[in-house]
Amino acid sequence: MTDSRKRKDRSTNTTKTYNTWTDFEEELEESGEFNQSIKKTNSVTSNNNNINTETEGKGSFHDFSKKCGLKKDDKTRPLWVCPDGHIFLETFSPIYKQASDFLVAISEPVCRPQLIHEYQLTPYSLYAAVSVGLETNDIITVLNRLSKLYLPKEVEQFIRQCTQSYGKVKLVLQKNKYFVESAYPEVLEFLLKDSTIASSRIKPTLEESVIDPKTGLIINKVEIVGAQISGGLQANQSLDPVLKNDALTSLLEEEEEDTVNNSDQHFHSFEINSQMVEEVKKRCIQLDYPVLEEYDFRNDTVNPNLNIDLKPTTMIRPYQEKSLSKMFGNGRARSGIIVLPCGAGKSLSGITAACTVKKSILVLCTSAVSVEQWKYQFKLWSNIEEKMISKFTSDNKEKLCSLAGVTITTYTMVAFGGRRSADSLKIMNEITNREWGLVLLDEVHVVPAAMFRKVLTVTKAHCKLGLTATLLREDEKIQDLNFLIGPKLYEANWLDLQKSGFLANVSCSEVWCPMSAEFYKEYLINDSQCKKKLLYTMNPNKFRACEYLIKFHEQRGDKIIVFSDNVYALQKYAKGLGKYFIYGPTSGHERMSILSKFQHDPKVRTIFISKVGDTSIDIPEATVIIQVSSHYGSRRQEAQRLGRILRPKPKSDGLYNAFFYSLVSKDTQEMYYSTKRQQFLIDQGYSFKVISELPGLDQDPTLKYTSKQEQLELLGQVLGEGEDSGKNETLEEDFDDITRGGTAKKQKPGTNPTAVSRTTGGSMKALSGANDVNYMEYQTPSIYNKNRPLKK
DNA sequence: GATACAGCAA
DNA sequence: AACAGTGCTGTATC
Repeated sequence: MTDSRKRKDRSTNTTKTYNTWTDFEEELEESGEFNQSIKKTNSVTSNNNNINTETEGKGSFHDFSKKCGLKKDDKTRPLWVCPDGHIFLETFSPIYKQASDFLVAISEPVCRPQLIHEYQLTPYSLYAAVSVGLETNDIITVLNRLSKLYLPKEVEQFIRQCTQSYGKVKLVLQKNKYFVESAYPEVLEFLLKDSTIASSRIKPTLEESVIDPKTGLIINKVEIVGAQISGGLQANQSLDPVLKNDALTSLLEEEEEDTVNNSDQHFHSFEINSQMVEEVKKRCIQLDYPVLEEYDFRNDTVNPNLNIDLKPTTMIRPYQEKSLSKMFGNGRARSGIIVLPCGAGKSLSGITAACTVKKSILVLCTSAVSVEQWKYQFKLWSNIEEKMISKFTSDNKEKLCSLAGVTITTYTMVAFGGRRSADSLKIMNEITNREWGLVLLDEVHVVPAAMFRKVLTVTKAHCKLGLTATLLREDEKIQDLNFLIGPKLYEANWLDLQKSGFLANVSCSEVWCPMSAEFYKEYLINDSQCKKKLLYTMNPNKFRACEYLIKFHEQRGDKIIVFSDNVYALQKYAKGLGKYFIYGPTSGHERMSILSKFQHDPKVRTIFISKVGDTSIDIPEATVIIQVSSHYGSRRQEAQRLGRILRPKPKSDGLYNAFFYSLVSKDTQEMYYSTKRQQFLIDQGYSFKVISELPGLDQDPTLKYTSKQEQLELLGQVLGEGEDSGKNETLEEDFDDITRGGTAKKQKPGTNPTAVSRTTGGSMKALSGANDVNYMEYQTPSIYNKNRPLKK
């Protein structure tokens, strides 16, 4: 009785976790603290009109600089910390690097353009901060030190609220036993009052353990030993650079007086049943003490070691080192997620982690192709013997290495629910029975959360490392990953990597292609979303813009990839221009042959690729990407595609060495989607140029679809395409062994009667390059409404 | 034994 | 909300 009431009190009062800042604000407001703190700091918050009424409020302008607590030496400090948890960083500050390292550790990057970066404190980001070893007071002190303003009271309170319980409890796997461990015995006692946790507990029997007679907990004296990460990582890098900055240490020293020094810390622990781990973890989250999982791999004598090291020639980049030092900061391996852009060497980071842990490694990928790539990368960067690596896919079921080894497989293979083939079952048993030192989860963001649960419960892993380029999904289920795998350990800033030459310098443009008059009319008239989509992707002006850009870049000697989500458009474009294309039905063999032609044959400068290019295809080097059509504002897809050209190129003239174009049909839904899609890249600091006119486009008569006749034919085909569902017929008929469009193979003119009937009418005289007046005319709702009944 | 393809699931 | 694309299995084919 008393227990449950106490628990309730805790969860509603002191240790409440907030999912959003608003939750926190609301609670403050209820408790009356909010208004008080507002009064005290007189700070500017977005949602509150108290400010106007509470302050003198006579004139329209107030100088808040004194009241909000601007420090005298604000010029030397890089941060603006707002009471709502948003933080703004001046990138031109001399201590920008340290400050941004610190902010990445404690908050979420929101938007990072050139001059001012915006970050936000969230409960989860603070959890991640604590889990990489920062302490509440460190965070507050350093933040205050870097801030131009005295730290708003509510920010300090928020940090304390969020960090006080996070990271205090750890789940440690030692000598094959699970221990719940904490430096705070009272927290363990609190947890043990929960019936589930209490029933999972195994009473200590070992004689060598030191037992506290009062609490019955095991006491460990822990000596801190530096992590030895192969490849030259040093343990002392584990501490955040900011904390080691001389200018800051003096400030820290005072504060650290009463905090326990790590080197002679006592840990208390109790053992739990390994079958109950999931249950205990779940209960701990509910009790607001999420457990931190760490693997003491260096003292693991139960699991056999794996003979693996980085090759001496393998060089790790500074940011890879930094991310790994977060992982191995205290000599143990922490679970979590590392965010690095494509082309920045994610797999090398993973392999380095594997070389540090030196136990059995399980790699999970999204496709069979990337299974192959991981194996290749392991052989490339490390000295592991080939026979120690086993692949496990539907058509490649290799037996696991008897003792320790590297196993590379796919998510679906492990999570597969249906009937398994005999040898698949056998290997699956080996996988489930083995204790994995490290599980590498590739492309962690694309896998559905449900699949993760399955994969993670099936495999017994001491440590999990998620790798991803973009930690975002449109369904906002990303929080699930945080709890299933671990906190985000590191996230790189793309522009910083670009400046240091680790990524190519990309020019991003959005090309606005006006709809041709006929296409736009049909677009407005048509009810079906499907057809609208087809109409704006097949806009002849877009086609011409695409051809124009291809010509332009081919002349420069660039390698060009054109993406189109719409397979109809893909084929039409590729065949019309006589280029190779790859899409779903293209067989693996053909893909290889096309890709290698693209790579080696100087005559093949351009290929067209459908959605398959987003995942699972290893696209060779390219310098130009043109997006013809892309559906739904998927920020992830946009980022992933940009990533295809991010591998650093030799800088020819110090200017751009890669180009990213999005072709957008003007005044259509596409405009909306493309804005959404770009958001992630904009947040990463990229800026998009809008190109509304391509020089010389209209003067080039060699481009396709220049004449009205051609455009009308195309329109007819497009309209016909949507209507007869016999899409497949046209596909098969044109589909030769080599997926190559014949040169300008035109549909016989006039075969489709709709072409004529739809477009007749004297008013339809505007053609490509029609001026804006025409669009305005068609856009007017009155015309739209007038035409609609006629159609019906 | 390799290959190709249909059917299913997520 | 729809769709393209994926991987796994079983069966048929040479």
